[in-house]
This record gives sequence, C-alpha cells and structure tokens, in this order.
Amino acid sequence: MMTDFRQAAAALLAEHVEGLSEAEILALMETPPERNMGDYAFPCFRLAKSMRKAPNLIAAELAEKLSGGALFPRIEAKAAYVNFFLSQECLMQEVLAAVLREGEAFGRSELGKGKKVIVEYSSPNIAKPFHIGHIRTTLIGNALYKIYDHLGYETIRINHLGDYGTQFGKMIVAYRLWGCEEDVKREPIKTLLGYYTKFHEEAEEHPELEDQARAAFTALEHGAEEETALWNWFREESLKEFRRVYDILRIDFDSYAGESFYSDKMQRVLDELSAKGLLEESQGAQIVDLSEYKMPPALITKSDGSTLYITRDIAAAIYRKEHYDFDKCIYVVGTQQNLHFQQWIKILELLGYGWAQDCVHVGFGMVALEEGTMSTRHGRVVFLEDVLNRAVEKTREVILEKGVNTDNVDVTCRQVGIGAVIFNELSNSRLKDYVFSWDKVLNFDGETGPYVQYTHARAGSVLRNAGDAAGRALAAERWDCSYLRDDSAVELGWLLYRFPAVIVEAAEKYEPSLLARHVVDLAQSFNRFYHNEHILVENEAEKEAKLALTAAAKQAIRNGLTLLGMEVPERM
RNA sequence: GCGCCCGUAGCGCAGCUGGAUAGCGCGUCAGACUCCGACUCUGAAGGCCGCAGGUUCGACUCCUGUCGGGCGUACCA
Repeated sequence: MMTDFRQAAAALLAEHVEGLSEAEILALMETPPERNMGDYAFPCFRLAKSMRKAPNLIAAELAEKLSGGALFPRIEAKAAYVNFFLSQECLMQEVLAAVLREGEAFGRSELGKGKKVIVEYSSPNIAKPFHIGHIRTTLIGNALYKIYDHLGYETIRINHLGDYGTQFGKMIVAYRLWGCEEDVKREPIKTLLGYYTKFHEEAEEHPELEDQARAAFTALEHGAEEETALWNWFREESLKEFRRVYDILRIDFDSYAGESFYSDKMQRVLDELSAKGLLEESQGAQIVDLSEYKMPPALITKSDGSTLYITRDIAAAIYRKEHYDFDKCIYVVGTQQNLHFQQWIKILELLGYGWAQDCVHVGFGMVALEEGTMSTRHGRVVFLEDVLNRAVEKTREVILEKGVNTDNVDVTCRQVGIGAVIFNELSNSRLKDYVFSWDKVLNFDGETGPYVQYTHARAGSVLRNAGDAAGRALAAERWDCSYLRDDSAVELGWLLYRFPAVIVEAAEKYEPSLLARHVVDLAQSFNRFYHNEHILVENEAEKEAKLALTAAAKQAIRNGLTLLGMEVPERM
C-alpha cells in the first residue's frame, strides 16, 4: 500500500488547527485546480468565524507554522488556502515501486474480504432478441462484478432471465396457431419474435387472444404438460443464442436462475404477506397498499390468481438471502423500473427483512434509436450481435488501411472491435439516456477503447525495444526520478497514484465510467509523455527511470481495461 | 395530474462530499513523422453551466419555482 499523502497533510495541519479534528480536516482537504498551486490544499474559510480572523490571514499563519519535512518540502499560503507541495521524488518512488511490484494485482485490495456480493445483470427475456437495449446492464454488471472481485469480495453473478410471465402465454398461444417446428429450430429467436409480433397484430382485432394468453400462462404456472414442454423448448433455444453473444463478450454467470426458478417459491411470499396483514383484495387482485409511503399499490397477484413480476422479485430476494447470505445484492436494471424497486424494497422492509437495505438498484438510462424508442413488437431493434460483428469488421478495415503489427489478425480484430463497443458503453455515466449511433460506436479516434489499447500496445513496444534495460528498470527498487520532471511525467505519476482509489470509488458509486475515464486520462498522459520525452536515451539511469514509468503506465492501463471487461492486446 | 431522472462549447460528454481562471473528445482551422508504433501529439477558435429566485464569505454543484426532454404511474416485465 502506498502512503496516503492527503492524510499526511491533514495530520500536519491537525497539530496547529484548533476546533477541527484530523478527520474533519481531511474531509475539507482538496486538490487545487492547477498543479503549480500545489498538490493538496486546505481552505481556511471555515475557520474564519471561530477564529474571528480573515481566512487569508489564517492561511498565512498556518503556512508559517507548518513544516512538512521531506514529504512536503513546500507549504505555502495562497489567498485563503494553505497549499502543500508534495515531493515529486517521494510520490514517484512510491508509485513506481507499488505498480511494478504488484503488477496485475495493482489496485487490488482486501476491502471486501469475507463479504459476499451478488450482481444481477443482463437478464434478457427469452424468445426475444438480445438487442442493444441489453448492452448497458450486461456490460455495467460485468464491470461491477470484476471491480468488486478485485476489491476482495466474494462475488456471485446472476442472470435473472426473463423466462416467465404473460408474454410466454402469448408465445404459447401464437405457436399453437401459427407455429412451425423447423422454422424455430433453424432460427429460434427471429422466428419466435415473428410469432410474438403477429400475436400483437392479431390481438388488436381479436382481444380474446389476450385472455387465451393469460390462461396459457396460468396453465404454465400450474405445471400443465404441453405448456411446460413448449416453454422449456423456447428457453433452451433462446439460451443457445444468448450464450453466443456472451462468448463474444467473454461474459459468464454463476447462475441462470431466472424468474421461473422462483415459481414454486411464490406461495410462501403470499403466506408471509398475508400473515403480516399486508395483503388486500382489490378488484379481484391481491395488492399491497403503499399509499402511506406515497406509492401506488403493488400488484401481487392478478385477478386470475397468477403472479406478477414483483412477487417473483420478492421471492428471489428472500431465496438469495437464505441461499447465499449476501452482504450486498446489486440489481443492474434500467431506471424505468425505479418505482418497481422502490415498492419491492418497501415490501421487504414491511415483511421485517432488515437486510432489505443491503439490496441496491443500480439504474441506467435508456438506449433509443435514431428513429425512436426501440420496440421488439414493431421490429424496431438493433441486435447486439450485429453491433459486435460490425465493430470487428470495422477494425479489420482500419487494420488493412493502416497496416498491422500483430501475428494474429483475427484475434486482434476481435479484441479491438469488441473493446471499442465495451469502452464506448462504459465511458459515459450510467444514468443518462443516449441515442445509439453506428457512427459513434464505430469511431475509434479520441476517447475510445482502441485509443487506450493503442497506447498500451505502444508502451509495450517501447519496452521491447529497450532490451535489457527494461528488465533492469522492472527489477530495480529505486529509480532516479529527477529524470521524471516533465509535466506529463508528473501528471502520470499522480494518475497512477490515484488509480486504486478510483477503483474503490467506482465500486462505491456503482459507476464503471469513473474507471474508464481514469484510464483515458492515463493514456492521454502517457502519450504526452511519449511525445515530450525521449525514453530510450543513452544515459542508463535516465532510461531506466523512464522505462519504469512506461511499464507502470502500461500495467495500470491493462488493469483498468481488464476490470472493464476488455481484452488488452500486446500489439495491434 | 403526481413521482423519479436528465438539461454544461456546433455535436458527444467530465466537473471529486459547494471553493481559487468551468475541462476532455469529435468536428473546424493551423501545425508536428530522416527521431522509441501518426489508431499519436501541439496550438487556435468555440460557454450568461436551460431560465428565475433563494441559502452561503463563496453555487455548474444545495433549496424553491419555471421551461424543455425522457421514464414511470393496477392485472406487461
């Protein structure tokens, strides 16, 4: 572990500041807007009232009294701030030693040791296309899983398949009416989707189809033979297709227990709800009234007795707590379902489950198409697999145009193309809606996956060209950091120093984009360093210091991208 | 109607638990490959941070209102 410099500065201040604890000082410490103003700053505004003195006077007095020793050779007042200048030598030595010693474990921690976290993500509906609407939950969930794993948590990945509900009643009815076994076998999802679309068209003129669909689902729920067989078949065929996409993305799950898995665990929910006096009948349906909490009522069962989404989610939560005994259960599901999750968590609380507060809904904004909202019913979808394939093709075009530096073009195209899609998705904050654009996913310039991967490959190339010096740089315990004084090098040192903290922050905020952005910063910084400074110089001490920084940047970029779920080619 | 989310340069986005001159990418314009990989780098132009109040020594950041967009709001998930 590296020294916490911020805390060191706060400790120094604590000796001379009255009325504030070290922890409070630490909380107030900030980073100056520009490096030439120092590395840490303490604003004195807060002290002005109690000390009855102007903040800039207080700052000046504090700066006068403080002595930072080797760690902070300069401590100066500027306006109302006390600015701490960290010894670049200390910073660089620590950072290089930490990154090069820890290697791919750099950024790892024991924060989650002994704790178990469930991440539920992806969760597509069977018999429906795996489209770009699913990309966010799939990639955000996967990245969160990797990040939590890196922080020492025991993780369980659950793909809560949408494999239950009235929609399957519709599918069953449609198949009986228009189904063809060979067609389904040949192209399962597209064929089934066709039936589904046709069902909705027909149902507009023949509303009785809807009733038939509800009846079919109820039959399925009661284990009727024909319905169950059809449903099983649809599920298997769908999973085959989903797995193809997961394989491309190198995503895996520990459990595919979808909604249907809880079908036999629903009665218990109903019993518990009614034992607590929460269940009421209303218009033939069973509901939980939540008006006291300013929410609409939650429908637990429909008037025909079949269950609903929220009932299954309650059953799932209880099952998971009892089966896995999680410390945290993360649901990566779109913000459209905010109300659903609020109702659901409230009901768990009302049932007396204190662990409800360990369940967290990680929402994200919608993906729309340029021509409007996606709609499977209207066939307005972009298949995720198509996006991935086109990204790979595009990479091939770029490689053909610019030349290759790799032994296996196919592998590299896949790594870069898929990486581009993943990085593009994960570099924006999750809450914002966005419009899917082919131009944007297929653009490889600027803040993109290929840019970061390229930077990594380039750093690798420098290290290869360095010959023995690279080995010496890596094996060393100290480096002559006086050669790493260029702004770009200093900046790079800081970004490397902050890397572990960024991973923690990304986990705390369930926001992989923080990590993605940090990796871009690292890449930009390294590219600047590369251009400003010649690395492979004659002077051995200088060369080794620069190679150490190069190797450290490469390692951090690699670790960051790996945590986002990307592959990181050595050459491209 | 009510609830939640979003509104920052032409476009796409950052902006740390309020703090010192609001940043990055794309695009545009002007530059840099006899030199470690130009999928790179440097510079310029481009902003009343949706609008109006309020809290504060200080507001892109917090509160209220308002406008614009998205989503949700009982038998879909």
